[in-house]
Amino acid sequence: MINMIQDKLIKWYKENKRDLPFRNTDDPYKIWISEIMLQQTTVAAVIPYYERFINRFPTISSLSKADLEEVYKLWEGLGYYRRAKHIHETSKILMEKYDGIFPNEYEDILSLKGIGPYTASAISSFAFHKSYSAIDGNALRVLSRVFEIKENIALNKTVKMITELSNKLIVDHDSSSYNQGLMDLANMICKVKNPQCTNCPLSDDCLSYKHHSEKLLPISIKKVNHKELSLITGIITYEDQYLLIKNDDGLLENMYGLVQYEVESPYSFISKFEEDYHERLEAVSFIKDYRHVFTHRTWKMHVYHFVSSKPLDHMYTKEELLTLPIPTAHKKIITSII
DNA sequence: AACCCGGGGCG
DNA sequence: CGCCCAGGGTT
Repeated sequence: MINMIQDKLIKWYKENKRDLPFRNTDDPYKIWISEIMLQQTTVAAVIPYYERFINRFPTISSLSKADLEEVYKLWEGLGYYRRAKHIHETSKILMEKYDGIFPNEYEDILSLKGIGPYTASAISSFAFHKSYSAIDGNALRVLSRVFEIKENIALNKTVKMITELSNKLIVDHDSSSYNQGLMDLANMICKVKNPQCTNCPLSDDCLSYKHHSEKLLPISIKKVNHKELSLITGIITYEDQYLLIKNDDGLLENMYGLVQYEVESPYSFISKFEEDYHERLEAVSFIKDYRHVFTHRTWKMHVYHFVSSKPLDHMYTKEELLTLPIPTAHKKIITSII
């Protein structure tokens, strides 16, 4: 049966695939790192990070011996920093439990920290050529259009349903080309807006194209309550040193940042700071307002300069400070001011 | 099932 | 400004 959609997709992929650095390898380690970086992150954003990371840590063993702080620094600006923590922990487990050899069983791969159904399937198919459908946002879009699936793809049960459907298509086919074909088709042809259906190898089989519903699909309804916080953010100095605090938990865990409080004025900031650090600061000047948007939150940062009359713990010179992992929200303030 | 976790690019 | 991106973990 030559005209099944799997065959058309795979044929199209082999003729049109993107040349990406993490496609030039069968090394499950490199594929793993790339797949973690690619979680909710665009290919263009990942490429320079991937190159730097693999250059610095070419093997599981080298990564397992690294300081966590260095892994975070390589991740700086990429977001979702828990991913950096997970790969570092997982590299140690791979050394201890798997003798430094990446496991090839799906269930073993899935059990690793930071690896869910998508990533386990991607590694299983790309590195070990096993028949697991890697269902990401791309695959959901293409498949929901081809089969005109009108369910909400933000629901787990819909993803499961589409995974089972796709697993029936993938058996006895080149799973790596099938999975990556869905991604490249989604990226180049079956786009979120303005899908290029007239150039699509699957248009003859696509139910939503047939019914002119391709721009309505997929249905993705997620509730997001976005909070806006008004903050006083402090550049706190003593002579040539700057205060930077490591986050213990929650948002931006283990990243270093400026002290900031959800208060109305720099005077309230000074009171709060005195409660927390038992030091009295002096306000010097208002610097500038900054705005940073996260997925679930916006920080409106009113940046002030404060000085301490004595050196404090966790103070760094400009040179030291730039070696620490700092999230973009504060890094853009620091690099424009300091 | 709902919520949390970053940052950038695009229309 | 809203949406999405080679999602996963926790509650």
